[in-house]
Parts: sequence; C-alpha cells; structure tokens
Amino acid sequence: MNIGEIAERSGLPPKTIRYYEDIGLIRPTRKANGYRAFRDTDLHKLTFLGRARALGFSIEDCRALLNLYEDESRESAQVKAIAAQHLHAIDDKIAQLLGMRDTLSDLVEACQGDHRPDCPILSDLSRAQPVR
Amino acid sequence: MNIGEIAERSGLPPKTIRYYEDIGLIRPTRKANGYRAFRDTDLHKLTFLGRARALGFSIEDCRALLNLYEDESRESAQVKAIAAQHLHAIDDKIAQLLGMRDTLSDLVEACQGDHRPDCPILSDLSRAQPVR
DNA sequence: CCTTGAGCTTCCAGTCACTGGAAGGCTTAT
DNA sequence: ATAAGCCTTCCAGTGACTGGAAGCTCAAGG
Repeated sequence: MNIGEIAERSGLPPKTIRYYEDIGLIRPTRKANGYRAFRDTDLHKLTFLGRARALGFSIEDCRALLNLYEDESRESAQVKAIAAQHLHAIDDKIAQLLGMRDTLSDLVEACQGDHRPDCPILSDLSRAQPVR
Repeated sequence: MNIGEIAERSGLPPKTIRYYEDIGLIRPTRKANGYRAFRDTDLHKLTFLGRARALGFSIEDCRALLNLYEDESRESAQVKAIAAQHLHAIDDKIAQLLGMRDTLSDLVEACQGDHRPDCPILSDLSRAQPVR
C-alpha cells in the first residue's frame, strides 16, 4: 500500500502519516524505489490514531494507548487511567468555555449593534480586571 | 512605570507584555537607560487585552477590538460582529467537546479498570472509523 | 568604592500537531 | 518521449506565548 491509498483508507492526510512516522508512531517498511510500504497493521494503527485524536487525546496519550493496545499483558486500569484523566481535562475545558460563553452572550445581547459608538462589550473589557 | 510594575498591575507576565509590544499591540516609550516606560494608557490597554484574552478572543480579534476601543467614530455593530462571531466559535467548540465527553465517559464507565487486559476503550479505538 | 542581587534588555529556541510549499525522483499512460 | 500524477525529503510557518542565556542598570549594604 502506498501512502495515497492508506491515506484514503485511514482518513488521514499523507502529510500527517509521514509526520506520525517521523515521531515514531508507525514504522512502515520501504520498497526498492524508496516509497513507503504500508501493511494492514499500519492501517489499523492509523485508524486507531485517527479515532483517538478525534476524541482529543494528545499525541503522547496516543503513543501510550497504542503501546497498551499492542501489549498483551496490559491491565485495563492503565488504559482507563489515561482516558479518565483526559475526560477530566475535557470537563475542565468545557467548564472554562461555558464561563466564557455566559459572559460573552450577555455582552452580545446587551450591545445594540447599531451605528452609535456606545458599546457594553468594550465597556466590560476596559473596566474589568483580568479574569483568573 | 517599569515592566515589573505594570505586569503586577495588569496581571500579565513581563514576557507577554514584551510580546504584545513586539506584535504592535502596545507602544511604550523608552527611558534614557533603555527600559520601557509605561503610561496609564498602556495599563488600560493591557488590562483590556488580558480580559479579552480571558474571554478567548484571538490576538487578531484583540487587535481589532483595541482599534475600535480607541476609535471615537466606531459603530457598536462592528464590535458586536466580532463578539458574536467569537461566541459562535465558542459554541462550536463546546459542542465538539461535549461530543468527545459523551463518548469518552461512556467508554470510561464501561471499562473495568482492573488487572485484566480486556478494555472497551481500546476496542472502540481500534474498531471505529475516524470521526468526522 | 565595590559588590551583590534584583530587575531590565535582546535574542534564540521550544511548545503542539500539523500544514504548505519547493525541488526533485518515480510510475503510468499516451 | 512526454506529461500527469504519484512519491520523496527538507524547510518554514502556524498561535500565543514561555524558558533560558548573555549581558546591562540600578539600589542597597559593607
């Protein structure tokens, strides 16, 4: 399988696949002409990576998950720990964004949005102390 | 005002303040010894920037907002447009994270998290097609 | 006067996960 | 033979800082 075909099948762009090889997530062999030769195991790994990335796992998390995936003697607790930590990080992020959203939607609603310069959004930004 | 003092008062690290000067968001004058000399207007701008960044506005949005803030002939509609667009982007981001969170929390709950290798999280990652 | 420590300066490099583009080799079809 | 479309590597850029090195300035203490 050339990179174009595995890109198609995995849903990842060729650039990303080369990058994943660069950082050691996959190790395709090479053909005589220098082209990368991908096997089914590479396709499985790339699909795994695409899904994990879509769930927001960092590359380093993905590396750890991939190692566990290939480790017959893994303990599911190890996987769960990574996922639970990530879930917690996502919850934090959501909470942070909801906070922004609440403030911002209040401000947007309060602004007339007309031709006059008066604007509660700018008033808020200039008045408030930086949020922590 | 030296950079240390304005950092204290604005809540932004000196490094960030220098960076904001680099990219042209502020223009402090200089003392004879080469130190930056900040005025009250700089403090107001930095406070404004800190707040805007805390609400998640990009640096380019901040630049536009700062320009409007200083523009006597602005129209509040211009401000509202930027804020509304950002609000929309935040909503999109929240929706995306909620999607991840739902999937991930299901998976975390389904995983025993014990010493055995069987793990629904890994099963999901390896089975699923990449999420669009 | 000298030293010490804190604060200031610039500049370079690194973060994260790609992405774009250039320059050139290989393959396939006409 | 040539053109199109693959593939290769390498370099640079993204956003918004952040860390660290090397060196200058200032204020206080001995």
